Amino acid sequence: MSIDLTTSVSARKRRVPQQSRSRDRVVRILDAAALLVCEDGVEALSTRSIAERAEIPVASLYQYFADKDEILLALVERDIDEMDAQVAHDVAALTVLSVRNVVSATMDAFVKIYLQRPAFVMIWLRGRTNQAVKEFVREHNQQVASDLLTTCMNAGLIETGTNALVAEIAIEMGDRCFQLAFESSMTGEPRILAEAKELVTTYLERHATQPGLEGVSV
Amino acid sequence: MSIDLTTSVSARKRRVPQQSRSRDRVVRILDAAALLVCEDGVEALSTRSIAERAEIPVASLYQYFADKDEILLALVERDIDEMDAQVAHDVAALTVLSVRNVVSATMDAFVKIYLQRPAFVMIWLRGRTNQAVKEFVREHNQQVASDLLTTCMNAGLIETGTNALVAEIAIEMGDRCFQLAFESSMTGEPRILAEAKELVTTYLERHATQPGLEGVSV
Amino acid sequence: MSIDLTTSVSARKRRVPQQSRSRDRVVRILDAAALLVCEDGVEALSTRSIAERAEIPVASLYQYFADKDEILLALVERDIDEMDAQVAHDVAALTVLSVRNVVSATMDAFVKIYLQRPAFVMIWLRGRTNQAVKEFVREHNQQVASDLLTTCMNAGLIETGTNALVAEIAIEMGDRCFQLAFESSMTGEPRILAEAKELVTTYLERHATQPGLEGVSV
Amino acid sequence: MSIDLTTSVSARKRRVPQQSRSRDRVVRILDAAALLVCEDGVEALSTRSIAERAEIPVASLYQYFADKDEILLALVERDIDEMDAQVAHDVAALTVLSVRNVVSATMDAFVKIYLQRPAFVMIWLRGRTNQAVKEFVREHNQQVASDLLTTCMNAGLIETGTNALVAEIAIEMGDRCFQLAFESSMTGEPRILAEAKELVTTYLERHATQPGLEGVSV
DNA sequence: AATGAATGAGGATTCATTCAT
DNA sequence: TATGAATGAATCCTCATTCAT
Repeated sequence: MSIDLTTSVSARKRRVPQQSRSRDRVVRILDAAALLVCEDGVEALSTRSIAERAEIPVASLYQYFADKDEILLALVERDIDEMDAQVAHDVAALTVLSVRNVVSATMDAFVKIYLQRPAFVMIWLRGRTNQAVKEFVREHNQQVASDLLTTCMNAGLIETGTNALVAEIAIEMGDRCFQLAFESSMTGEPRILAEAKELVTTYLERHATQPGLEGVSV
Repeated sequence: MSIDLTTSVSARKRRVPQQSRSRDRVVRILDAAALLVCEDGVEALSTRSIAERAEIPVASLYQYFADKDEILLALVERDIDEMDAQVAHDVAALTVLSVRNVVSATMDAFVKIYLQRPAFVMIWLRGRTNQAVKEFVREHNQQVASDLLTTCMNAGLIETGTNALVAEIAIEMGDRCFQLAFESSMTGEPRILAEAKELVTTYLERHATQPGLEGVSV
Repeated sequence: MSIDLTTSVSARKRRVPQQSRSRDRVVRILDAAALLVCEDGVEALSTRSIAERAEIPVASLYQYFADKDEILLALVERDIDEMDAQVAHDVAALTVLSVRNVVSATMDAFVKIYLQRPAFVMIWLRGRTNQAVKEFVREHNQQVASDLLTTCMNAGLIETGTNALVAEIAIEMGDRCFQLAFESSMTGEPRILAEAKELVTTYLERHATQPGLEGVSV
Repeated sequence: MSIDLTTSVSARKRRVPQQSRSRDRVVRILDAAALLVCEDGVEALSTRSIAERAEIPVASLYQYFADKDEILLALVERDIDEMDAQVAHDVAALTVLSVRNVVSATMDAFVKIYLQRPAFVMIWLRGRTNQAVKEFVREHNQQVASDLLTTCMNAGLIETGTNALVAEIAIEMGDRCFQLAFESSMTGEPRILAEAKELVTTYLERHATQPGLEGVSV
């Protein structure tokens, strides 16, 4: 997980001026980019507009990022780290483990972050223009799928030997449902979100063990 | 369904020179655009590049299309019309109707077209940048969903009163699976395609009637 | 004075179909141009927009006019002919001749036409873009100046031997006042119009004879 | 009055390279634009032609000016500032104040600048196409009118309470005379210039006080 | 006489990136 | 490290005019 660069944290300490300065600016850039994405969409993002919003010279962007794409990528990365933490936390907090519960907790965690991070919704769910972002997302989805599968297998919820592809498809389906749900509303269409859980759960339960279906107290 | 403007067809008759000329050029433009999209992605499409490829002046593009977006849209439309025809044909050819069979026939029809039309894969499955295309796709998906639902209900495969949303989600899930399947391979990853059918079928069968599950001869 | 091509007149007779057809179209073109000029200004005039408005093909414009400029010119010419007629009529109708009266009648005649022909106001008073129009206007102004001077001299209102330049300047001043008066209002700012008459009259009266100042019954 | 950016001045000092460089280029752009306007008229002005003449890339124009109109505007502004200074200086230098003298000094000052700045003649007097320039000119004329009136009233040359419109019309008439005088000759037709003074003076003297007519030593 | 089709030339503006300082 | 300035390359699109038919 990458260094946390949220505004609040970066402001905490001022001991190492050089680094702090740099950190501040990176945060400023990312925040500016996030804002712009929310306002005008991913495509409207330009180095100039980011620089203006962040109140730093355009040329200075290139001190911290190799090119424009990297900014978008960093933005996504920052939010994804948060999301991963949320998922880990919420799944760990479950008292009864079942395929349904794990799926539900995971998807709820995703939604929580979406609600907190509108820029993320814009980039991730609405406009996946950028190739770098696309690849990053795909990779991350695979990671989440793998984690989910491991968790479920370790807990004996899913049959060992279940193909990794199944988990991947499950994640991708969840992802697409989110896309649908957030297409029209920034808060996510509830009926679609409900169906999404059902769909993913049903799909995964084809490979569930008996405990995976019924639930196990932990 | 709009006038067929595929290369092959336009070459058939040469009786009316005026019209043929115009048609040829439209086809040339669309073919050029298709090629470019396949080579460099949707974003690389520019009026200049299309014109160069089609070997006509840029200004002439505007004889046939109001603006750039219209070209992309026409490209998509051309392929979608073909796809719709394929779906209609293949579903009509079924001798045993069941949710599974209708889903299977529909998805196979989609795949057939994807294989014939790589540009379509690039635009439709890989890069949905363009707003006009996006809306067109979304609308078309809803149309397909509605058709599918109607077909199934009329044939008594799915319970009357099933929410339209269910069909829409089913279609979107199929669509996303196609995206996944064609992400890495232009011929579609077979395992993913197989899982896709399973997933969509399973999801829809939650609303199936007994005949819908077991099949009805026609 | 050129052939009258106003709508009403051209519609009167239909005996010579070929010519009528041609006349109709010329009128249609000029009317279309006039409309467009009123709506969007002289600069917005384009062959395409004229053709669209006149509901004839763009290429057909070139049957009647050598190029775009000629259309504008013809438009101006049409209105100017009307204006000349008005001036001639109104000055001839005066029962008491004096410099002041002649100036007043002339300027009133101009205003009458301006009110009837908004396109004329747009081209002549607001945007003198076109070189051809500019020259035409300048020439016409000189003609009007010459006519005015001749009239006044013949009637003994102005000293013989008065330089033609004086009349020209007087006309140009009137013209500029009209520009000012019609800048903000399509009906002409009354206060400016009043001052204009005073200004031109005063200026010309420097060369007036006693009868020219006091008036002569006719 | 804005910073003086005439070629001569910018070349004076070379101490601050950065600024000088930028100034040079702005001057180069304005000079190029001035030349082009003189050669081909205001309408022939294009970003491309300016850039070519100034021997800088088109894109660089946008470093100094927001858009094309701003260039024309800056050009006019540069000359107007000079003209205002000239007027202020020459009127202040009068030893005998009268309406006639003030008018004469003002008009002479205008002519001086016209002679020095042919581009100004082209834009200001010959082709007032551009909306921005038009408005700028109109506003400036009003300012000059207001200044003139104030000067005359303060000096007791014109009756207090004289309508501002009178001064405005006077200025516009002078302006139009200049247009006439410079239409055919870049040095101004002397006879027209002489008549212009007479005309404006006569018009204004209608509102003059006794001292305004006779002159006051200062 | 009439015109659909075609187009060369040009329009203004934006952009991501580099580089000298 | 920081940045003002600079720019090559590209963007989409419009226009007046011509010409084959």
